[in-house]
Amino acid sequence: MLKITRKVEYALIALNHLQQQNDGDLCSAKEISKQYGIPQELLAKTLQKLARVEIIEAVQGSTGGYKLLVDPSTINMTHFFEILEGPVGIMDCYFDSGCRQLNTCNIRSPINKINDAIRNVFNNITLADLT
Amino acid sequence: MLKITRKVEYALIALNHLQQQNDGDLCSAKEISKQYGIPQELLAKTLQKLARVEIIEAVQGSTGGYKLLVDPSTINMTHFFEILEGPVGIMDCYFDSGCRQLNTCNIRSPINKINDAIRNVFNNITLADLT
DNA sequence: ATATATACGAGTATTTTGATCGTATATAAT
DNA sequence: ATTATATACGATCAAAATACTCGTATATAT
Repeated sequence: MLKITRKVEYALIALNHLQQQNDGDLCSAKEISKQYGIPQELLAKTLQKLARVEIIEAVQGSTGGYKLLVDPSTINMTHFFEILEGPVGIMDCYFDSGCRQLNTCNIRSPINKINDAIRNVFNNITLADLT
Repeated sequence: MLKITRKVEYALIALNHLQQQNDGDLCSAKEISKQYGIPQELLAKTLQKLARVEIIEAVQGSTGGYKLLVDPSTINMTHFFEILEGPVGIMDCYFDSGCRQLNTCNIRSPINKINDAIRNVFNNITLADLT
C-alpha cells in the first residue's frame, strides 16, 4: 500500500546517477543497470519515456547513452511521478469516474483533502533533492 | 501507484458510518455493505481486525454488529493504516531488509525523507477528520 | 561489416489485491 | 430446542497490477 513502483524507483536511481556525471557525459542503460543491480530492459524503457518528454537526452549508436537535459531542481515529484505512472492520489475516484460507490461514498471529501496534502508533499520535492 | 487498498477504503467508509450512529447503536457488516455497495465478507474481515485491536467493539448474535469503541480523534491515519496493511512508506527498503540493491542504492536518504514527510501528513489526520 | 547503443511493441511471469467459501461459535426470538 | 442471523477466521480462488523479457528495428562509432 502507498508504494511507488520499481519503474519509478529505477528512474530515481538513474537520474540521481546522471546528476552526478560531469556535464555532457553519457551513461548507458546497461552501465547503470549493472552498477545498481537493476534489470536493463526495464530501466531502458523508463529512460526512453523520460527522453520522450525531454527530461533526459538519448544518444543512439555505439557510444550512446543518456544525459540530463533539464535543471533537476525544476522537476518536482508530482510531475515526475505522473509522467511515469499517471495521476498521483491515494484513490482513483479522485481522477476517473468508474467507481460504483461514487454516489453513496461517504469519504470523498476527506479523501480529497488527503490527496491534496500528499500532492503538496511531492510538489515540494524536486529531482535535485535526490542527491 | 501510491494507492490505498480497498480494505482500507472499506474500513474508512465503515468507520465514518459508525461515527454517525447514536451512542451504543450497532451496525452489522451486512447492513453497511448493502448501504455502500461493498462486499460483505471483505468488510467483515476488516472490521474483525479492527475489533481485535479494540478500535471497535464486536457483538455476536442475531442482533449483533459493530460500534465504535474509541474517540476517533485519537486514532491517526498512520496508525490506522498500519493496523490494516503494515508499515506506511513509499518503499519497502525503509522497513525490511530483503532488498538486493541496499548496498548500492543511491536514493536511500531522500526516500527516507519522503517517507517521513508522508507519515507526517498521515500523523496529522485522524479518524475524526473523516466526517 | 561489426559491435553496441537506443526505440518500442508484444508477450510472459510473478506478486499483490480483491473477493468468496466453509465451518465454527454466539445469541435473540420463536 | 430450533431457527435465524450475527461475528470469527482460515483457506482458497480470481482478477488486476506490476515486474520483467523478447524480438525486431534503427543509429552510429570503430
